Amino acid sequence: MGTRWGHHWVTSLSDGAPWPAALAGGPLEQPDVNAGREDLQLGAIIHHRSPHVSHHSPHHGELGGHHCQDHSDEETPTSDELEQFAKQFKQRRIKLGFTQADVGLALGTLYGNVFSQTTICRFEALQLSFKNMCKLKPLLNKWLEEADSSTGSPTSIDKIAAQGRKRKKRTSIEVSVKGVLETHFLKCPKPAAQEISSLADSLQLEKEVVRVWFCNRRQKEKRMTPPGEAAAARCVLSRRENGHGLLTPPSSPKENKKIIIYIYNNYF
DNA sequence: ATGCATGAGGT
DNA sequence: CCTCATGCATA
Repeated sequence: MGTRWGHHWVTSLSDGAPWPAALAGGPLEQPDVNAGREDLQLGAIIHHRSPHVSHHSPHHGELGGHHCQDHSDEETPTSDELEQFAKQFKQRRIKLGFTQADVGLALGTLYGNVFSQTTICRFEALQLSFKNMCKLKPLLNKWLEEADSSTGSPTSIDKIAAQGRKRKKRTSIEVSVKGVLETHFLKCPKPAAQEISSLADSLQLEKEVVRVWFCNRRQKEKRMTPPGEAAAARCVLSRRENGHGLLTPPSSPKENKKIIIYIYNNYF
């Protein structure tokens, strides 16, 4: 059956809990020192990104009818500011009695851009890319003002109809298999097409599934609060192998600091 | 809250 | 094929 996404192919099995730490089991979490002068010498070893990126999304908008950036505080926020905002946002959102889904829907009636519960959740948890966080912050900030100012005006709107595209049944990858994938990722985050093929073959998974797994894994690494342990482990690994210990992919802003501290405290 | 997926835009 | 923003479906 060389068909598209029929019905079967549901690699179901246990998936539940997130795979148990592949390497060490260090809980990371640093008492988050005052984000300030942690740029010790190590900062020179690892590519550090300053909070001064003022890029504009290539397109998108339609938020009000006008164009050209202008008024409103449009200064690129720092990682810390975003973190602070996210926390505050969640706190207020809950006090106002709204769910993440409510907010997502409200943004739709408010600006025409509807968002899912997932996105709001990820924003609050800082699980989006730095750039993505910056883009959403203004919208959520606006909603927040709108929310607690207009006391009790549940502007109910209708939700947009669903689409028709049939979605492939979510593949459930066994925990042990995930462990294998993770191990490969640590060695090579970006395997070539052929490597993916053989890997998929040995794991008895569709090539496409493996390819997507790596894509998603890479994205995860670029979030504001990425899996630190893995990143740290990779750094230490490469240090042992080629004596450099450089973080392969350019990590997100605040991530570096945490990883540096983590590595510094646990491996040197 | 998160895992796997889709699609648009780039190389 | 990749990255990125996003979300359905599910744990």
